[in-house]
Amino acid sequence: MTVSKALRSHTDISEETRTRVMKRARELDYRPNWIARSLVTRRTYVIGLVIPDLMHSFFAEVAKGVTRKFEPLGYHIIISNSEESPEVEERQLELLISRNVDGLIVASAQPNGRRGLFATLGSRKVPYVLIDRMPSGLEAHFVGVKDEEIGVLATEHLIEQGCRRIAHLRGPAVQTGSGRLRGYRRALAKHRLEARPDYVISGQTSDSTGYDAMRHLLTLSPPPDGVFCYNDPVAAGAIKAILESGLSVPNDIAIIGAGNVHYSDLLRVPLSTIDQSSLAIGEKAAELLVHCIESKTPTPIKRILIPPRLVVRESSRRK
Amino acid sequence: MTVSKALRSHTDISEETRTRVMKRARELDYRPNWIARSLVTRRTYVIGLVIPDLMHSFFAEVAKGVTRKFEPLGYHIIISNSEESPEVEERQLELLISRNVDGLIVASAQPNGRRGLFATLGSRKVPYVLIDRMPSGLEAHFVGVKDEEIGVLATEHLIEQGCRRIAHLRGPAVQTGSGRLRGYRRALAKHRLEARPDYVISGQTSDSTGYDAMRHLLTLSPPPDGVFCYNDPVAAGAIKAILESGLSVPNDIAIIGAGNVHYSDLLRVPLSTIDQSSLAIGEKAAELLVHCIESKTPTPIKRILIPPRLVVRESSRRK
DNA sequence: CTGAAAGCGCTAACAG
DNA sequence: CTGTTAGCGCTTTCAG
Repeated sequence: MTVSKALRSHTDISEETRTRVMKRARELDYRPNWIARSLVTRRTYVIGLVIPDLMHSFFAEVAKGVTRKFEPLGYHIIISNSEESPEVEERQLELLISRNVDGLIVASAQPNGRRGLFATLGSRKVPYVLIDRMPSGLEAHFVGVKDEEIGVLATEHLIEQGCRRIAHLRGPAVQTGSGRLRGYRRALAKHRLEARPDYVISGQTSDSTGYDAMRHLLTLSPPPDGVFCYNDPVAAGAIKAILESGLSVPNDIAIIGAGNVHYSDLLRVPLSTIDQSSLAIGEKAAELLVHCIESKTPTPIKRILIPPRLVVRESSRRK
Repeated sequence: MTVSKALRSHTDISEETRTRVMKRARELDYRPNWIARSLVTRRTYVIGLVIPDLMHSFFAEVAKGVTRKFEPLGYHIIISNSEESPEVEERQLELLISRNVDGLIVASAQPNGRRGLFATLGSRKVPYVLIDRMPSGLEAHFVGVKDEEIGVLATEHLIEQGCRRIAHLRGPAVQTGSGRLRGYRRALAKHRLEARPDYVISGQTSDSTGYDAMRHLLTLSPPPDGVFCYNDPVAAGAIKAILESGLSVPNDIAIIGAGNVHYSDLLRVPLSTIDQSSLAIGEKAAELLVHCIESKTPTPIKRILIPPRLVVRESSRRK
């Protein structure tokens, strides 16, 4: 009816009718019912964001970036926690899709090569953008950082600082984990340093696991004199373990993390890290997704790679 | 129709029809349309959560608690950031309500005495639970901690540690801020210590503002020998300022925060704090809200107060 | 520029 | 236990 058009300020409504409708609407404190509207327009203005862990500042920052772009456009964000589990992630995606979200942004916990994610995502035709972790050999929109470059940057920095026995607390079996490991190995190889297998410990994501893994490294002989950690929380845990054992950071063992989370500067020893522009990742992913959703023609696959940036603080500064 | 009932495993459907329907549904890869369902049932299974800042770990933990309770029940959470601004908060609430959320959990940024929130909330009849900040003299469900007790606990602890010139970096002009300030004053009065007005600095919420405020305190003569900070990020910033000035924490100045955020233990100086059971706040609020939503009869106003708990770490341990 | 007709996909209420 | 009727609140299409 006329009212419906007037309220949405359609063009083919006379100015007079429009103001009259508006006035009466205000009087009645009328609110359009979004649900009913969605039913017919097939748009919900809801975006699903699936991340491994909201408590990790890196993802909280990404979420903030996403929100910042989407809210002014009238979208709301539903954040789902996959807890770094592929199964949970698939279930979350299912749920989100059955809610008719307009689009999805996901930092996938699918291990390399696993395809559950795309079986789920591909069959429906919900637009989506992957962030942070780029599943190998998949054609999908992506926004993130070249992980191998992160690994190289961090490891070469430690080498420059004079470290010769460099260990790596690596992350989970996803792209970010394996990419950073590859970079670490490449840097060691390039500088003809030994890559001791027992210097690489798998599966760290949090400060508590970082702490445990570092305690293990300290029992090796010789212990490492530099450690590249998968992310900042892991690095924070590692620092705690080292200090407790009476050694010094960075003089006995230099530490570098990745992510440049907000509180890195306030840690026990201010943490050197590789900045990944978390906010920007969220914002760019949001922009890309908006484009996918709102443009009529399908958007050609786009991969946005943000260059990593070395941030040197006290935890690795030896000279 | 029969199918609809069968899918929702209504009671009055024969076992045989049910399985037949289910089978065919699977064959067709049928998914119910939640939007259409919502339109008729008037339930969206969406909860709005409005908090001042997702990046603050305290609220991230609360959000986790909320999510943990709601997800198994089939609800999704939309998190909105009010950026500690009453106006933004009101707008967010409006939006959430017009989306027909089934309920709301809000850590309100409304200053004491301001009523915009309830003008908004009260007129519609969306059930809601307030958390963390209890607006004075309002009849509403609430889950949080007695702020005055936090102030007393923190301040008395500093006094016990031998501090005599105790400052307070206070928070924003909401219940949490003024309550903690009251507790601080009460503790000082009880121990007959002077409450110097210039020892109280207003409006801190983040590490950067905490840093700035602490730098100012350091210019006073005499500077304080103990500081009770509104929350942990503020305390972290304060510690940074003190160490930079060449003084020691806790020996020159003891510090205590509030919130017991996850990384407090990893800070420059492990931070003493008042634990507020952030996860529990989220969970209890969620439980209460579920009850409001699902019970037929209106739930009598309930206030759940979780006792604060002193956590002593290095930043305040003087003996 | 205005309005009548039809239907989005589902469920509540009731009749067979 | 099954199926019919009606309608949730909105928008799209098309005729006045």
